[in-house]
Amino acid sequence: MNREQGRDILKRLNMKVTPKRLEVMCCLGSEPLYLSADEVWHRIKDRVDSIGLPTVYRILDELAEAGVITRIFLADRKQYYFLCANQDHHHHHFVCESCRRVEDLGQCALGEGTLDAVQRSGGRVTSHILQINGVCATCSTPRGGAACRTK
Amino acid sequence: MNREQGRDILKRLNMKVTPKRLEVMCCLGSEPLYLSADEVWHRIKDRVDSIGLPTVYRILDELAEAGVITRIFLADRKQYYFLCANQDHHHHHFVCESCRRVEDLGQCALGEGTLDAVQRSGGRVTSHILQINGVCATCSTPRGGAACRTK
DNA sequence: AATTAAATGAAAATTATTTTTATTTATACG
DNA sequence: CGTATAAATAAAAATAATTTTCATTTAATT
Repeated sequence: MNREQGRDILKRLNMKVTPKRLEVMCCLGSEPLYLSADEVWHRIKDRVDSIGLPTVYRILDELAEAGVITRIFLADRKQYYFLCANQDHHHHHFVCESCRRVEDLGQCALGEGTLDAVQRSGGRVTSHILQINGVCATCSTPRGGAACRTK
Repeated sequence: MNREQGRDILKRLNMKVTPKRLEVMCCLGSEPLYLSADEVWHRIKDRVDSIGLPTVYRILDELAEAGVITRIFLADRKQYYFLCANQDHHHHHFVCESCRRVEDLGQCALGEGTLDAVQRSGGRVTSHILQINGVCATCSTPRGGAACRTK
């Protein structure tokens, strides 16, 4: 994700194209890893002639609401974010618990019938979360694991 | 969920059968709603000759780890818990954003190929999250909505 | 009944997140 | 290209969620 792409995304969403937003997007988009708001902040606060943590929170929240970035849910009660390079079609992700890497799952793996069933019953579906957790191929390999694992 | 059932579940997990754990389980199991740790605490703190909030957190966490209760993920960055009456087979839930009601989805709606695909690539799947959000049939009905909605 | 590992209480600490208000800035428009 | 204005951000402080610590109690075992 470069500034050009970030700019296009913000334009499409009718959001102002600000240096801070671009910086947050480029930060998240530079690697296929999930990060917390705090981690994003630490990585960019010295560029962009400094940015406040509350601003990072706001930007992440807006982008997540808009569907540009994906919230990653872990048991640690913190919120993480991931900016997927593939913004084209609806799909979900595999999340490596060891190295934080996020991989695309080809297409939305929700069985056809599922959303229909809810709707037939009279309810309305507004969104869904599908996240596969595990250990990626690299981390599963004894050698590769050590190289890939960050912490 | 009554104390008898709670007791059986704890026994099966090799966890001590304590009054506080039973109280937390009965509280969550009394209605098909998701609750926060704080909400569970408020509902039971005057029974059980008082219980501390940290204890509620601990119990909820243990039970979630053990798979007895389900974490409900919302955008508000808080953690919610749901104890499903149906402990028999693996399935997922529909969550009403309006009344907090949680409904079972028949069977795990994950397309067969999804988990396989990750495993074929050399990765290992340890868990998955599948949660459908929306507005339930009752809340979707103008009349019913008012009656069902709590806040 | 005694033993012991596990569970809990209570208080304090930590961490994540949000709010507020004043200031700045991107964009639209003349 | 300047100007107006709504939107975005800073900075500090506040809030709320969650965790830690350590002393005490209790469930389960013998």
